[in-house]
Amino acid sequence: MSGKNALWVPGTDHASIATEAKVVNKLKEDGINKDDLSRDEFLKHAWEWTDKHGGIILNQLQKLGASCDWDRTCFTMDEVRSRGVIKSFIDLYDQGYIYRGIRMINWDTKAQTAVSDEEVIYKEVQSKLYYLRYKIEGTEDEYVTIATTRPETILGDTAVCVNPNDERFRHLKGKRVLVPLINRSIPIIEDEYVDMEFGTGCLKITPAHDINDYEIGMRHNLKSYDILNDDGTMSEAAQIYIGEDRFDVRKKIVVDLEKAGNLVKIEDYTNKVGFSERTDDIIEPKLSTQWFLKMKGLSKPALDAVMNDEVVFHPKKFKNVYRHWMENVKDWCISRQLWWGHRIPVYYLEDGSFVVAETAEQALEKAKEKTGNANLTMNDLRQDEDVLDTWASSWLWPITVFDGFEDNEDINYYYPTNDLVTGHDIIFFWVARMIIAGYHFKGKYPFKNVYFTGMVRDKLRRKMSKSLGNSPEPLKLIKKYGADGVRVGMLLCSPAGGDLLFDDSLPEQGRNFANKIWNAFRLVKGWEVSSDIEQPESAKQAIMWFEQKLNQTIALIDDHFSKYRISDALMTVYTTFWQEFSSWYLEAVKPAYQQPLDAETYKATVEFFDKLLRLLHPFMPFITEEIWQLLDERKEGESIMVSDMPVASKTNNEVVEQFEMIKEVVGNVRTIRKEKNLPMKEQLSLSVLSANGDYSSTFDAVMEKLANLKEINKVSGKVEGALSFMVKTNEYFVPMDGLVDVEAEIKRLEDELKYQQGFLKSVTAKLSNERFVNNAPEAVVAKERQKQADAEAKIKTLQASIENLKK
RNA sequence: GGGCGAUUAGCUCAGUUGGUUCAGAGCACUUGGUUUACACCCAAGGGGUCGGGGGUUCGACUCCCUCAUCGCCCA
Repeated sequence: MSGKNALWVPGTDHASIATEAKVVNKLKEDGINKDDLSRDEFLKHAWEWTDKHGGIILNQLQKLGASCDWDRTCFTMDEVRSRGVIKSFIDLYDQGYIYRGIRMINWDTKAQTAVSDEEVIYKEVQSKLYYLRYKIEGTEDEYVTIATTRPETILGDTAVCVNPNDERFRHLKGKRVLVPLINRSIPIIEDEYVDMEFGTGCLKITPAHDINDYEIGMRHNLKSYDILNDDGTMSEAAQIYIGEDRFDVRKKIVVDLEKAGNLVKIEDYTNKVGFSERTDDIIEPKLSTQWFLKMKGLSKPALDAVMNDEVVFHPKKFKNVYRHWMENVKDWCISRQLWWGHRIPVYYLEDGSFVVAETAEQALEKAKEKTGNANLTMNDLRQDEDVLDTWASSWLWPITVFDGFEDNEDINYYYPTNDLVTGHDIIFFWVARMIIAGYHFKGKYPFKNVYFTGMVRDKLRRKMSKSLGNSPEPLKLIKKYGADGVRVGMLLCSPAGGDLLFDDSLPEQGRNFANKIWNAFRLVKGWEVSSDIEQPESAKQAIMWFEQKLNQTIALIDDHFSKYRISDALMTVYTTFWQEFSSWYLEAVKPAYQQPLDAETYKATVEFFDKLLRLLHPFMPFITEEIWQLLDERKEGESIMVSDMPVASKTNNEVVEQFEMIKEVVGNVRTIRKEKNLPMKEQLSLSVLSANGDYSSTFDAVMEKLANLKEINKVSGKVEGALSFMVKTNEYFVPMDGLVDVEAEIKRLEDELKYQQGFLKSVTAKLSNERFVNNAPEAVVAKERQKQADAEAKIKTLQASIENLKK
């Protein structure tokens, strides 16, 4: 509508862990065990599942009227995107950013895969702190006591650690203790990591199952026993309870420890435990061989770009969150022990060495080259069984949607893109990594702006979740309130980066607005138009005003859009349509019952309506198109979608301000009607007393119509037996034929006088403050002087009126 | 434990570089309304010491400090 080549590429990712888990479950229901399937057979099921469910979100977007280029719909696992992922892997490997190594990773025992740090959700849980005593080797009954929340892990202990500054344990230096139940002899070591205040001040060290213990183990050259199998049962290394589940063992071992005399006490304890984002399994820190991406150097340009606003965050407050993460970024574990995903393009030889290549054929070539053995065959190569983290494909999105690892017109034209719209919950998962990838692979940011939408929550501020069942079903909402209603309702109260507490009243408000637009259309379309009648003065004036009001609105909307204040832009057009257009303008031009409307006014009204529809179209695509087509003759194929967005011309502010006064006068007259029980139908007279004789009658005709006046008299003195009110410095009188309650009127005027006097006092105080007059900008001072003059005039008028009434 | 952010009307939130007696919007509420576009409506209204305290300034919802409460992120 603004003449830009606007492209919104729709697409979905393959959500590897979540999808694989769903497919495994579904297979289980069908009596099929994943392990009994070949990789290819399993993938067939996964594709079937994806075909069935992957389109749901796109369908919802379509129903919502999202203006995407649907022909370009992408999927992270489709051919083009996959090619890009593999290429990027090879590129990063060749440049030394990707490495394979044994590291402490987060292990999901349900999905039986590693997950990244970002996929671990820490939750507070009520647990127990177990105090256990370890016998000191070579003594009869000397012990040290440690505290742990995970007693089963003692089977993997390889040391007990105390703080070297801890006087209490001086005597233990160089001694050894025995691990309860299995009587393994382990050393007592010293490390400043130990918090002397916590527990007993003695810490058991299990390098294989805790990240901190792992680091201490590295520092002290400790052995490490991995006592857990991948499925969370105890391994042979545990020596006892082999094959039993970790949580069953926790219960059992406490009983056994008590029997053996090693249990000192149990305390209630609240601690944070990591859960898998996808399976909700309790994450096990585990030593494992995985693929990693070095992040530090790679992320530097991306950090700088956001900090210096080369990439602009809306709202800005997320810059800090971003910086904090980027400055502490750790290497990214990108391998997953799954089948659903991009298989890692690494091919191993018999001897464990490997080559990295796009295809098996290329791998074979590389392998021959590497080994100097020309007789190698495919059978000598074994591709890595693992796949890549889903985000390792999503992070390339701004590039791969344009097939950007190949040179082509699209990527050159569209990259870098303008705006990313997303939720702040994936600022690390996605946003940060896309920026990193953009700079690395394209040498330039992937998008200029990041707009963080509001996050929809329920009324209790809880996130929408399937398990809570608190998420409204989009298609149902659309059915009930209309797509436009849902869009408007949600967007009206959804500032960037804030929370949006969902309630049915939201889409309801949107629906009501759509209804209002429709009714306004019915009114306009229902008028009988006659070119024989003359245009009433009131209509002429209303048109003159609304033209300027609309100009002002357009300028304001433009300003909001330029600042990414989407809700404000919508609210502006919302109130303009409802308040200004429907309640003021249409009422002002509306002909009397069953009377025709003059052609000129009709034409202007349709033009205004047309412009308003176009301003509304980005927010309400369906109703605006429908009405736009019916509002006027349209050519074949014409659509509001590609009509011109109205452009603001210079606003005559004086006209707008004058009309605001008219509104105030009309409002005052209506109040008088209500207070005095004067029916709307009864015509009233209005007299105006202008303090300095500069009363403008520009909008008198409109005023007469809207307040239902039979006349407006300019007077030069107070009107007796009338109710009065002031707007700016003008005084207005509505004659009452003796209906005036003098006492009440005096009281009202005195209240007003009191207020004005207080006001004048504050303004005068300000103006008599030399420092204010000297320091404040001239415009501010001038304004204050104007206020002072107005207040003085008003006070004079009020005093005179009161005197008059008291006579 | 570390960091970030919030606290404005009954509710959800604006308040755009400190400057109208400025405290605003929507919803909700009250009152009145069968004016044939709309009761999913119209009109009029009530309602907030801008979390507490202190400071800077001629001037603070806005800047600084502090306390309280809440939320989020990270360990």
